[in-house]
Amino acid sequence: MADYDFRAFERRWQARWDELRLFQCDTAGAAKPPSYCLMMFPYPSGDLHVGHGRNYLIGDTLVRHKLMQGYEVLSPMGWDAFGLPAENAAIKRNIHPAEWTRRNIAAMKDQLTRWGVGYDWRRELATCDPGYYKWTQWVFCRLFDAGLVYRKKAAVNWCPDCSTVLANEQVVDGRCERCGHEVARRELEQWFVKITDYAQRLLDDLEKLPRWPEQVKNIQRARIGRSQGALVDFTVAETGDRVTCFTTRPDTLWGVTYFCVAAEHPLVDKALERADPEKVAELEALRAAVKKQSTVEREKTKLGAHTGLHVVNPVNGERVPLFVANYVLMEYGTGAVMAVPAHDQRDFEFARAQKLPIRVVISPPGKTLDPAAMTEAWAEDGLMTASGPFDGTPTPAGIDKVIAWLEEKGLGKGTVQFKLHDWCISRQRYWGAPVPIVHCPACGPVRVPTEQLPVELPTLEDFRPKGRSVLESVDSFMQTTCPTCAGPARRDPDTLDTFVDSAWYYLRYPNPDLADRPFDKATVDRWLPVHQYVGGREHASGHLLYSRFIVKALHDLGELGFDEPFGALFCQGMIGMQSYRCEQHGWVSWKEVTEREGPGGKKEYVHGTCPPLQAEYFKMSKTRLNLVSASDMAETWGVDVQRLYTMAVGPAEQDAEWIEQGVVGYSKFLRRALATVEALGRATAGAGPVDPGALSPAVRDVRRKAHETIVRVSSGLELDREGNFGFHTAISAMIELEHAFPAEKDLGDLAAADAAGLREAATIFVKLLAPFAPHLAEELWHAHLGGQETVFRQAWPAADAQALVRDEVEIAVQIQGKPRAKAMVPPEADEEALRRIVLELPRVKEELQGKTVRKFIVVKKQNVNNLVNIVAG
RNA sequence: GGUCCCGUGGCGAAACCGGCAUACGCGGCGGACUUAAAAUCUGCUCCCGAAAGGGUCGCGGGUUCGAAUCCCGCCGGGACCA
Repeated sequence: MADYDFRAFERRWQARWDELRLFQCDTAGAAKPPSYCLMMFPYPSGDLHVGHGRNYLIGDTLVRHKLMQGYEVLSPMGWDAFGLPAENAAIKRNIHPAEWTRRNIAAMKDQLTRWGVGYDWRRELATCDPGYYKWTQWVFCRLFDAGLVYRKKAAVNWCPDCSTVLANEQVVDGRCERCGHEVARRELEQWFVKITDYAQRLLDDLEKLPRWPEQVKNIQRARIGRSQGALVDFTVAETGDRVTCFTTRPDTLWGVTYFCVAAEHPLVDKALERADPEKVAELEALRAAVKKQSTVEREKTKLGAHTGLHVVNPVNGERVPLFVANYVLMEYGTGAVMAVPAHDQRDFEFARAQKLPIRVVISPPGKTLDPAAMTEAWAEDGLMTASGPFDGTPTPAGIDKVIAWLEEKGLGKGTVQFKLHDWCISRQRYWGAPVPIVHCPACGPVRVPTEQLPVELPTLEDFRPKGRSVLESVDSFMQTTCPTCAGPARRDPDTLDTFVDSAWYYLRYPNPDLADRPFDKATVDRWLPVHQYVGGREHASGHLLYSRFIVKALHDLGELGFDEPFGALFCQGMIGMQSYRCEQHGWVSWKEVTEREGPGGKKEYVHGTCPPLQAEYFKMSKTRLNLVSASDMAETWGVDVQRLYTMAVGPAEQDAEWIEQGVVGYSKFLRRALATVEALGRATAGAGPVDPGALSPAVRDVRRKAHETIVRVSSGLELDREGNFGFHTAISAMIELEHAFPAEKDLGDLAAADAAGLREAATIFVKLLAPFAPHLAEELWHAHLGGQETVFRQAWPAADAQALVRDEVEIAVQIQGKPRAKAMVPPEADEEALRRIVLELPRVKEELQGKTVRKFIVVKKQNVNNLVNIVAG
């Protein structure tokens, strides 16, 4: 028996695939149908562990399958190489981000190659390459020219200690993640993209994406946050100013007992002008406190103060107090809300805290609410009450009626609001694409002409943040001339959000070498929408939404013929592993932990002489020491075993736990596969074509199993109704097929017909295995089945309907729905025939003693008898 | 708090659109080869029962000839929004 000597053949086949240019795509070729299979490009962070493998291995399996199906496959890879982590890591290690990124890319590329993952590397791109970000800047300019980009003041998280702007995820409990200093909010002029113009389409077009996971679409729906309601005009009693609020429940207008504005609302300034010193101090203090709070905190705590002003409710002329409240956000709606504590939970809590009155205007069915006794708001349906002309109107109808009434009286109007904000794309950091704008004292902000792009990022020795934007202190960069009037001007000191880089990269891969355009319309129209996109669920509301927006905007500008980037999306679950914590040593590597039975038969984990460890499942991470190195895996087991285990560890869309022991089963399987195919190959050498009629029953069974396996593996490689793949069940099916092959000792003297049947089955097995364990399959194909060139240019096997037919099938016999017996019957026997067989079974006769058969139900599965149920009484 | 998703052996999990629950793998137990081993081969492994047989898909109800699957309620877990 041959050894499973993976070291001997892995590199050899990888080199051969390279020679054959297996993964090089001819995007202009029209001979084969196109298939664009894309994995989300990674941030180049350096070392890869087996948890990272899932994304690439799923993609590679799909790519190899598509190749065998005869598609012209586009499988590119690149690097999302700009961004904070590179900058921070570079500062920490005192190395330039460009250099750090370059090294990481080299390491990751090497690792991917060792995994046997195939890409058309001629199309590789890195977002930090000027040849790429030139076109990122071009995208910005197109949006700018189209009036989709504007400038406004917006708050950023500012760490006074680090003198830098922090991203939201760098703020933990209101403090800087690095130094722990309290984070301040600072107002800066920044660039925004009008993604809100597209909110409705981004929402509606989700319907056009049946091959996206429902969960991801739900996240996008929530992020877009469409709500229908009304804008209602109130008047400030003391000043006569009009103040408009947005409400989803205009039917509760008669229950307004106070009114709130956001701390940043201009009315607060008006109030300050009129307030006495004590009030001014109170309001200023509140404003300062609210300013420091994050959005989440503002929702949780209920801070507020009376402004001293009042507003008049347009529906009944009532004067109610005007408050400043932290739970009202300036960014949402109009920054002003009418408060109906009886029917809105947040208003209710605020009213209780501020001892404000509560008035019931919606009566729950069959109940009367007593404001004094209420413990929470009644936000559900009911009948309108104490609401003037609308008393007795039921809830959903009341909303529309009140809107119509408000419009008629000129007091307000129906409207739609979105939670989605415009997209802030300015970053005050170094490691990003410069915003291609020149600020001219005479002409204002002018975008850089296309022929002057890229605006190159200067190479800096010291790129640590030390004030506002990093680039602002670089005179050689900042000083320029105005493209319009040629007068002296200054560049925009900010860099673009990395989400801009990644929002269009998939348009570059089909035509990576174009020098005068980012992409060629005809080419991308042919290759996109991407046929299968694969990546992490964490990008559901960021990257995926921005990409959809960019494609729609470019479509509307005539640059693209399609308006959704990704036709099918699959989000793989993360791989985690048990991690261990020791009271004395902190996190302990799983390699140093042994398992034993503790008191009460419970498992205990021990590390040296320390007390038993805490064990908990986490996603793989360096800090928790629960990662499995990809190179260790490859050394010990071989790459194909790692690939197979990764694909088999559980349903690909779910998170899975890496259990080192679990690898064994798949290693055994591949070793058996090698031995089996070797033996079959030798015993069937020289066999001719299959004559199905001449096969022995045993070989016919094996052949049928092989064809059944084609069906099972093929369907595992396609998205099912729920939008999931079935890689793990496909692998189970292949293991079953391997078990079905005859043992080597029974291959002694095969009849010629049986040899042909077995050779066909073995060939099917190797082809089905190829996308999952490509190195071994290629080895088997060449060394034991006499294959030429590469197995990946062989046609994917098709199941022969004739081979699937059985002479007899086992059916279950139920009595009153309970399984009671089994019977062998012809697969397509009719009810009469089945009655004859089934009613004669001893067990059935016994059960039916003294009863008459009332119903005889025959169940077929794919036209084959599967079960009968006898109802008797 | 709201919305959505999920609960199946000791474990990861199968079960196609309402039709034989537990495929495949791990772990466990037994056997073989071996001086010895195991990351080898092989048999058994949901529960009760000696067996015949009976029971079982978080818990309780319902619909149906028939429910892991559909509906209602409860308990437990997760995701997203707040």
